[in-house]
Amino acid sequence: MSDVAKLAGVSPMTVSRALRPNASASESTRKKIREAADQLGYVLDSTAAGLSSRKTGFVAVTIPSINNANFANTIRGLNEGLQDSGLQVLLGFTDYNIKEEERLVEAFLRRRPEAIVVTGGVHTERCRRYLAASGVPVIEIWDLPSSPIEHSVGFSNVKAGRAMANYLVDKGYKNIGFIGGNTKQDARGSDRCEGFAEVLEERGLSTERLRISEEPVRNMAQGAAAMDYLIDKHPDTQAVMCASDLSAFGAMMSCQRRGLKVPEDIAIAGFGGYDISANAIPQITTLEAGDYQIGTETAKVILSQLADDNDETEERAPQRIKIATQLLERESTSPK
Amino acid sequence: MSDVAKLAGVSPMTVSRALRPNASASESTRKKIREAADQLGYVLDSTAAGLSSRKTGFVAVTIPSINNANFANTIRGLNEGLQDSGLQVLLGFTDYNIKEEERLVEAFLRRRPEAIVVTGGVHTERCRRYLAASGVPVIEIWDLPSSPIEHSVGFSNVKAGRAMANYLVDKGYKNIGFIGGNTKQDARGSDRCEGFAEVLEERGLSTERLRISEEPVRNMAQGAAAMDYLIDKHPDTQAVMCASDLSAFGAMMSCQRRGLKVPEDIAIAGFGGYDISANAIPQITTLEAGDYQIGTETAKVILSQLADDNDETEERAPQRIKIATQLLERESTSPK
DNA sequence: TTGAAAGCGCTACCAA
DNA sequence: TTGGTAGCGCTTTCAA
Repeated sequence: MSDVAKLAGVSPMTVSRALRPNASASESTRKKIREAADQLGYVLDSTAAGLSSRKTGFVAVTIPSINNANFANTIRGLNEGLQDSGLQVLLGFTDYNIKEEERLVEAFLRRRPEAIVVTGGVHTERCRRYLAASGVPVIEIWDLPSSPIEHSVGFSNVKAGRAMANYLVDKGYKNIGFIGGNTKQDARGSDRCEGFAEVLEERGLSTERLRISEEPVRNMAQGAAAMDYLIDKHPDTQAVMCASDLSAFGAMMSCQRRGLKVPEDIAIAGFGGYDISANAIPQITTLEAGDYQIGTETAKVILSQLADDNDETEERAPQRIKIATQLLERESTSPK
Repeated sequence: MSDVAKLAGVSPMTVSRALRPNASASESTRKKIREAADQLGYVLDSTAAGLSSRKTGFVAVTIPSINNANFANTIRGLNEGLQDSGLQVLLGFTDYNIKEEERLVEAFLRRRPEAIVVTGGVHTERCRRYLAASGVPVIEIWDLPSSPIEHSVGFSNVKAGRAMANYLVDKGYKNIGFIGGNTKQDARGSDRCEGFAEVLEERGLSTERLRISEEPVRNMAQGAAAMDYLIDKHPDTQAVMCASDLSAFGAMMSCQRRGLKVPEDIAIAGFGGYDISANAIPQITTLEAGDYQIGTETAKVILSQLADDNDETEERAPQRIKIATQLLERESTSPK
């Protein structure tokens, strides 16, 4: 930087200011300095800038998996919401494992992020401590925990499961199943299953067709295998909700292979509002979670918390942003 | 850190060493210091560490989109390959736009990454300059550019297109189409189309069924729309390769809606080895690109370049890692 | 194995 | 609008 200063005939301090948008520097020196920097191939060192200003410009984010269109959309929304703020997302993947989340959060904390976003409301004890003591805004997404660490942006997965169950029962189905996975790994998925089961019980229906697999059921092949298992065990099954649209599609293919017609012989619903649900034939009934919106709303929370004009106002209070989910009724549950 | 030192009764320097795995410190003081750190809730500041040691631990990576299973798999492979190295991936999305890539690369350079990974071999002039002058290993992935900046890990997209064309021509199809998108935005996609077209010409077939759309054709809906357009224009089309398995699936659904049987009435092939290609009925012939492997191989290149025991050996020479692609023949192009 | 001094490259703060 | 001083929290280097 001092080289640039020398070349431009100013002090290093002026260079520092000229290279930042908000600092005061005359347009003429700005231009002079930019040219000098360009000529020398100088690139600002934000590591040093961060150390000095205590602002790293990082937002640390953990999601369970990058191979998931829902979380991908959230990150897309978050990125777009943070676009003009100069904030950089530091992304990490927990592989649906809260121990791994703890490791990631610890590593991220070393980077001194200005905000931390974690997926879900279930964390290790140590991870909660880390987050609570981080000194920066913490946002839990994709859920609305009953005891949030600070802010949360999401929806009730229990209610989502309830909504789909009520829909299927209202449709007149009696023997209703749920295809989902290992409940320990994915708290949000098991919450949906729980809500689903609640409704079946409340409305006097059997819950013996639930939680088929001990393994996660996220992809198409797992959905197909789970459906095979379910139909073999309960051939009288009339309707099934799947943990995701991908497993719903796999389940639907499994039915097709067996000569079962969807929805005439068996109704299938998914979750997540994936592309496949709108493009498969028949189209698959799904519950759209507002994944992209979770990202944009999270960005808003971060920016409002980081705005320095609200140091002691009510804005600092924990935010709880509820994202609307939407049940999209499609052919797969709706016989003509 | 000096607080920790005081509590543990040692100098800050000893704390610094005790907290790093490779530094020399006795196990007893290590333990003492770890306890003190834990008690104070001290977390190392890697911003300051990075400034001092000139090692940030970052690997900057740009991919076109997070909503793409292929690139997601590459990142997964890269992450896993870098797992034990302490290197953190700094991920950015270019939205298939090299101008945006330039912006990202410039922002990333400020973070002083220890290596830079970019997708594709086409960049803006300025971006190439940045990368070449970065002073750290640069790896271009998902392609094998004829004039690489430094290292490359990928495959020839032209050859991939040729392979699929040859396969379809060998199958006996004559009126063959290609469903793809705007060639300016996605150089890799247009390379595949180019290779595809070359073969058709070489083997004396018409190329009038190529490059249907000016818009990108990446998702299912776009594939369906492009297929509708193609069949309306060329009802005699016998076989089609699509830019991705997603568009291939959409195209297949479009055929199903029209009462065209796949592959009896029209054969369809995709690209990318997506889950859907193996789970759709019929299964879709595809070209697997080795996406995950691109990630793991890229990690290997980075680690070998960063190893300090090869300062002047041949390892420093630009690497060019060719990833094997595999044509998976499936029912969608193979009438019984 | 441990400690002291110096400085990484920048920005906050105060002064002009 | 510009410049000087001090220091962000750590690691490198050298010495003990």
